[in-house]
Amino acid sequence: MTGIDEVARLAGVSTATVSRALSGNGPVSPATRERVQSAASTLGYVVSSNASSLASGRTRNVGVVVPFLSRWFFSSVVEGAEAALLGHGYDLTLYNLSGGEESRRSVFDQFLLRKRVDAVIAVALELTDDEVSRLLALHKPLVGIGGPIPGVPTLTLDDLAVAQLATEHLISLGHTQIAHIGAGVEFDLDFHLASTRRRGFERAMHDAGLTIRDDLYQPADFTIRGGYEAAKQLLGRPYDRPTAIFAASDEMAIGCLLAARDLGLSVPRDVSIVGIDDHELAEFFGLTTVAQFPRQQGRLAVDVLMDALQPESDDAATLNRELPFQLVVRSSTARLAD
Amino acid sequence: MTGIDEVARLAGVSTATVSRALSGNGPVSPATRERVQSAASTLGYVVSSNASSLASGRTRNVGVVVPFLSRWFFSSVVEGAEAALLGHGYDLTLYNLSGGEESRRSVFDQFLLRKRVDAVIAVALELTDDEVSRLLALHKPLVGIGGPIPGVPTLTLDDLAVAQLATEHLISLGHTQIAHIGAGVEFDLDFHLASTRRRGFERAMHDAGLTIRDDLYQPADFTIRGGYEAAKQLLGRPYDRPTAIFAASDEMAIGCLLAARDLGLSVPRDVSIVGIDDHELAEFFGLTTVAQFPRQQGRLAVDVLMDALQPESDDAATLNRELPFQLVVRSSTARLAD
DNA sequence: ATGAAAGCGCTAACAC
DNA sequence: GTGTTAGCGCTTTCAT
Repeated sequence: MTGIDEVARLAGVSTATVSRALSGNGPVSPATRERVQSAASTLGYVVSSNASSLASGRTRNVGVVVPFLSRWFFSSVVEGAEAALLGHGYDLTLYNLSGGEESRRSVFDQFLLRKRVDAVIAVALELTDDEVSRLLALHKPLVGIGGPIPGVPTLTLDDLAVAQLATEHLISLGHTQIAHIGAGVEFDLDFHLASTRRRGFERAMHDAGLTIRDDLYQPADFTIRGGYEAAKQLLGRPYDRPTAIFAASDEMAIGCLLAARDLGLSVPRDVSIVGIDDHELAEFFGLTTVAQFPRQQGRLAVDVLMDALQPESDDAATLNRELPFQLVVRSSTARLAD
Repeated sequence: MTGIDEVARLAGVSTATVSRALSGNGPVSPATRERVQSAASTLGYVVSSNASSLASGRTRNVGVVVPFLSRWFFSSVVEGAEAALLGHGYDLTLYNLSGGEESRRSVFDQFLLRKRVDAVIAVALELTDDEVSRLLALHKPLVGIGGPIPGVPTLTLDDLAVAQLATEHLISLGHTQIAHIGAGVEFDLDFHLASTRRRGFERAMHDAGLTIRDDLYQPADFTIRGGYEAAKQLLGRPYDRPTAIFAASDEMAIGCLLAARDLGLSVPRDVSIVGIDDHELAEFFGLTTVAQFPRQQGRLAVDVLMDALQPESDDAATLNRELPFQLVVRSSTARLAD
């Protein structure tokens, strides 16, 4: 391993100057900077991040904590964050909490505290006050996606508005008998996402003067299979069948699509279906949905962190930010047939 | 931040002893170890990984390099690796190469060389000789998944055998008019996975004395949509329709399933379909497939690395290892109707 | 603008 | 089994 002193020798300067020239911190004349850079590249020199971190207190590494990885939403967020971090010269260390309570404790007790990361992005995680305060006590900026987390800047999707929008789309097409597939309490983690979306549905119905039929609500588990089974119950009944379904996620909505087909119903002629997410499969299935943009969410979280890592940043400058969403109308919804 | 010396003071020992007691390296009497541990935990002390790495030369961090993240296979591998690493007290730093050539260079030129990782797992990546030799020059163990990479221990799936097995399953059910959906050359990256699977298909057909009809080969792009469109071509023809399709991935096979339905064909009565992967959706769709086990592949790669990181390890001990695979028969395949 | 030198917090010889 | 001490390779005051 070539070290900083070899570069210094080759460039004919001190190690201090090499450090300044390469990091961009501190004044260096253009001429010497040039010499240092070429010396470094001819030697193939790359700073040792450990030594650098130890001396400077910065690691150029951020921890990203997710509850799952092999789900479209989370892996997309991570992908977006990774790309953004790479652009800033940062590494991304991944912590997956799907291992349960034990792994969660070990991540918080050991890993994040090892002075290994400069900041933390928590995706769809309800952190305890204790977890938050320990992170903040280390002066590590923390940003949440999917919050809100009290006392932490968070990027949040307005789930109420999203669900309302999806429902209003159906209402505007003339539907009145609208079913909703949400989640049972066991899936109502993640900041009550499911119950908030249900409230958005109910508000839209209420605002339009429509009655909410309890028999048109089905809980599921956010998977295609769950949506499929729920939709079978809704669409299989011999009378009073809903003419539209609002599913709280695209995966469940795709399950609905498949259930409708299996029941011999045509979408959107016999039933309109709308989801939330703009999942990677949504386009193929022609699913109308309210898009959220997980890759962008990852990038945005990085932007917020980079701001917070600037010394001159107002700590409170970036508080909760609303994430964008957008109705994407495809071929799974249509005007109610007369 | 409480440091090692505070722990030493509280425990009434030297910092060296604290280091030994906490790391488990070097002899410490049970009594002092006990005292040190309780001192550390009352102070909430956690070692600074940078200082530790700088002094010891080990980072307890491994880099995982993937070409994509938001695809089931890759995120599952990473998930498996992450869980295994956590168990060994290691962190996982993620490098996603989907940013193109530029990000690839920056990952190799800058990030991995910063002495930040002890080892590297490369998933489905054909590394250049240069990339390999630079990594090895740093004495960083490197293990590939999906190889082979010359000179690097690799976990490989025997794609030829896998494809052969899938095809033989169809043949054993009496099928003779078997179509294959593979990939065009533009998707034949990843160690010629697609063309190897095609050869496996052809070998099985040949061994059974069946003729390979060129008109029953369709290239696609490994997506559901691609499989759907390819299957439409195969199944839509008015005569000489294949009675079975072997798709080189489950996603394409699922596309076939959907195409068959849309054409009014019943699976498996009118057409049998088999894929490869055991994708998370395979069970829901009742897809017969040859399972590979990406989570386990991630874990296994970690095992290999942990071995290689032992000082006493034979460097060549673990050369290429074959990954397990298994035929999973569900409801998308059946005996050819008479 | 540049150099000298004091650490950053820990580990690993080496002594005892 | 335990303490002493010399670094690990940088960054950053503080001089100049």
